[in-house]
Amino acid sequence: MAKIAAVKGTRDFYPEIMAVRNWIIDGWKQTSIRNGFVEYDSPIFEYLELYTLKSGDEIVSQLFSMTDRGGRDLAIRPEITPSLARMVNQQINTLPRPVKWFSAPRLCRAERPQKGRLREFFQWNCDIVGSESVLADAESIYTAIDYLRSIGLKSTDIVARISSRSMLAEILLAMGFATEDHNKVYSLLDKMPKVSPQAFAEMAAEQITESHLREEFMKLPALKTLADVDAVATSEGAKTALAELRELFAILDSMGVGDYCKFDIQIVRGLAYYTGPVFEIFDRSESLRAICGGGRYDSLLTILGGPKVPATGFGMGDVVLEILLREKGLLPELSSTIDYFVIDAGAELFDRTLKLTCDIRQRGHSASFSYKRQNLGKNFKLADSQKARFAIIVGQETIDRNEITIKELASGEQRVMAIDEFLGSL
RNA sequence: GUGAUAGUAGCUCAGUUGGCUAGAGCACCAGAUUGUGGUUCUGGGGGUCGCGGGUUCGAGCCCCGUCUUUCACCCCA
Repeated sequence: MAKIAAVKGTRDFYPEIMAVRNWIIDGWKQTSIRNGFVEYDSPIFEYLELYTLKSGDEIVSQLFSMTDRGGRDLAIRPEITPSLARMVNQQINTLPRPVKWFSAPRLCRAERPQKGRLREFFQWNCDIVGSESVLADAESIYTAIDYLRSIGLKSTDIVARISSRSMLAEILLAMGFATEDHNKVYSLLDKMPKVSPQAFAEMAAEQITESHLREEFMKLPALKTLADVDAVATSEGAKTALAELRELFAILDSMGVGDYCKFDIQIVRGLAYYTGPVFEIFDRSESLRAICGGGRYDSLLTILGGPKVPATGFGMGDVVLEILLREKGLLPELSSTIDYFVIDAGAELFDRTLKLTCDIRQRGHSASFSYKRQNLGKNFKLADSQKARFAIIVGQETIDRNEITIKELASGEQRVMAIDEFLGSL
């Protein structure tokens, strides 16, 4: 038999790692619920077309696709937003708005694995559909920060960099950039933090051939605050978008997470479908890729032939998050334990041991016992290795009086107790 | 898709210019121990040195290929 390893870019979740995964996902769920989101899920595979409609045919090389026996082209979901759009679209006229839905799906992408990026991972998604209010954007960003704050990340550890796709577009128009050239500018801005100033200038020179436009473009990185933006927001549209972004920051401030938020014109979120405020959350040391990203996407349903419905939301993957928490020492001790380990002092007492174990389990506490006949010392070792809180000894002298000995393993203290009294206390 | 990096026991790693039957610590199993655990002592199992080919009298070590890891680029929903 050949040894078969785990597939490239996947992880085996041994119990210790599984505990971490559950802890992360439980935190996501609790945060979602306390912020008013309800959970949904979708199939793990969809028609391939659901993804090509949104992202074009290039996406096919970046996802796992297959043809089923009926000749259907399918793909394992690389993201859940298209599924969300499909589900919302199907019930668009009956769902009370705003729809506030969350999910923590398992996703697969056929990319080269590297730090913070695997081929299979979990991603928390929160989306608010049916509201164009900036309050929805604020609540989306707040929810992401709420979770990160709740697990111990301070505003000195992480930062939400926020900008607005619509504001940037309006500014570019005011500067003289035609709409079809905007994507080029977005790409350049996105690259800027990764390259040297000289390399950046060269890239800009290559991409933007008209010198007056290039001159305008080079003003963008200097816009560090919204006050700076004021000077270039000359058009009516730009002023409106700027006012919206100001409002967003004011709301986040009122919600108590202003320290975590910073305007950053470089945040453009790739070339995706974003139409309004956009944000990404990074660790302050900037040694990792983004922990979280999201924004407003008001046109997604139209891709599926649905009506134009406003929407905003974010996604947060488990991979980068776990790396950061490990670096910061914020992962809790999550050793699995059992409540009681029941030990008998002889084979003739085993029936009572078995019954007692099951009585404890019936009352909702975890209990275990040894499969092997062995002396007390071995049994205690076993209890210890299973991280039992208490050992219970079923001994001949005590059992005759319907009593058992209960020992707390951490302190070593033990006492004799009537079985009925013990079970009654559970 | 491009470029680098590494791969020896479950884990972390030694392994001499190529030379006896490939080692250590931890972990695991058992015994010391027939009414009390964590420490200790003794013993044991576990390896096609990632895989395939080549060079050589001889390869864990050198060469080629391949798979996987890690990192960066591309991309990033």
